[in-house]
Amino acid sequence: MLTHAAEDYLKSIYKLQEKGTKVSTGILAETLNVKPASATGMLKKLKAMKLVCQERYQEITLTEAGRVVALEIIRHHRLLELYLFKALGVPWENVHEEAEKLEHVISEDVEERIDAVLGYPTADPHGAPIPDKNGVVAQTAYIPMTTLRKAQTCVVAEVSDNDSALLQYLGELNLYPGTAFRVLDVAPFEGPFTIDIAGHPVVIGREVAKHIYVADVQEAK
Amino acid sequence: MLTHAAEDYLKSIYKLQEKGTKVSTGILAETLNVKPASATGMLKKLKAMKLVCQERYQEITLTEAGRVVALEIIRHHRLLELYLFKALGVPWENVHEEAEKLEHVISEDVEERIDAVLGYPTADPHGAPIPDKNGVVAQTAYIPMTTLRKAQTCVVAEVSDNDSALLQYLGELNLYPGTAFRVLDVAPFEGPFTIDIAGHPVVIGREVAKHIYVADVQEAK
DNA sequence: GATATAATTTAGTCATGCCTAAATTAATTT
DNA sequence: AAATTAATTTAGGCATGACTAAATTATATC
Repeated sequence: MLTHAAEDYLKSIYKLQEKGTKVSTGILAETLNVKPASATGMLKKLKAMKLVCQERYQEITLTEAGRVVALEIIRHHRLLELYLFKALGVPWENVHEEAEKLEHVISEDVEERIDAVLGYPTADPHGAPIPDKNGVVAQTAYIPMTTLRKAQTCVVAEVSDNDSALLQYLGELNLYPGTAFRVLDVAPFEGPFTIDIAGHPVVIGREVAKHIYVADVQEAK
Repeated sequence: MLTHAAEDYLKSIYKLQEKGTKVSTGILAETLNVKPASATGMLKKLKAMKLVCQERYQEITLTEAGRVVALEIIRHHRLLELYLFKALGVPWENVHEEAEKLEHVISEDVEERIDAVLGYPTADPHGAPIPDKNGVVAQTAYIPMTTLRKAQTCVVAEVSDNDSALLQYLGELNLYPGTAFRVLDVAPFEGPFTIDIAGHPVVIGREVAKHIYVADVQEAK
């Protein structure tokens, strides 16, 4: 079995890769709050285990085996987040941190039971897709909120899950995945968005909008 | 914060102490599946942290602070066992092992939510009392099944939680805490018990009976 | 009381996984 | 092309928490 630390490395590599980032030792170290030298050490071990590929000083990628492990952990994480949110009522800005600890510890049996209780869900509370048991992830094509224009309507699809204060703020605005809104105005010079959520106008700064992804974009008539 | 290993040591010391066992390095090591020398090392650290008292070569006891930590972990463990059993349907012979991993990782917030969902329970699936948030444990006065005589009735109060095969067997017989039964016969020369559970006669060996504790003992009329 | 046995502790090792400091390699400037 | 800067790796260390082997202390037996 892998150590918790190794699992975290694989997960981070996968997530960076998915985001389109070219994965380097430095970026990985930064993501994991670890010094680059430490990352080099762990990468050496992961390479010896054939979970990671990397030519000296070159880009880091996962092997097929490494990808499977990464997706297993991500599946644990997202199922746990949703479970904590729905079954135990943990505020969504806290579920990430909780799941981070539980994901390494949960058995396959408990995971399957959680999956069943939740009705085999496909997305976590932040809208991120939950990989299935075989490591297949549904491909999503969500649009950054920052690309929206005046008078468009849409539905929140996904939000970044790593900033707890931001999530709390979005929760207060009811900007959960599934919430529909309409763009009332976009201020010029990269200015803020004014949107209508359930009849209430709200101003959303650019920095916040960057962390929101939407779907079902339509021109309001 | 304490390490998982330290928490396990404190928990084991408490449980051995509770069972009336004089806690020695050797017994503790055996309980934790560790060599005595390793236990000595950890005890040294726990003593430095003022969580454990021990004169060189003498009996091991917990300080008040150590007792608080031990009870906190035991509370986590027992609440988790019950939650896994009731909310997720994990077979009772598996909940111990699962809880063993989760108990070190669960937050106070999640624990409180679990407690609330379960309706502030007082015993785990094996009948062991759940300490309250302040570390107060309800005192129980259960009787070993081995002391029962012919024609007595009683209710299962508690069973040992550390032998998964035994638990599975007891589960098949429906000998969960709360189940009532009547002693039909006790074979001589330390022989087995024949009991009536819900109208069905069942023979229970001495070795099994040792792991069962009962309450509400009455002479059947 | 001396001796054998059992329990405990000390000393030294090992694997993880982090760290810092120094060396090396790659990428950018001039 | 040479030099500067940035990224990466190597080398050596530290804390945990386990181990074995040897030394010490306690207990039981003769």
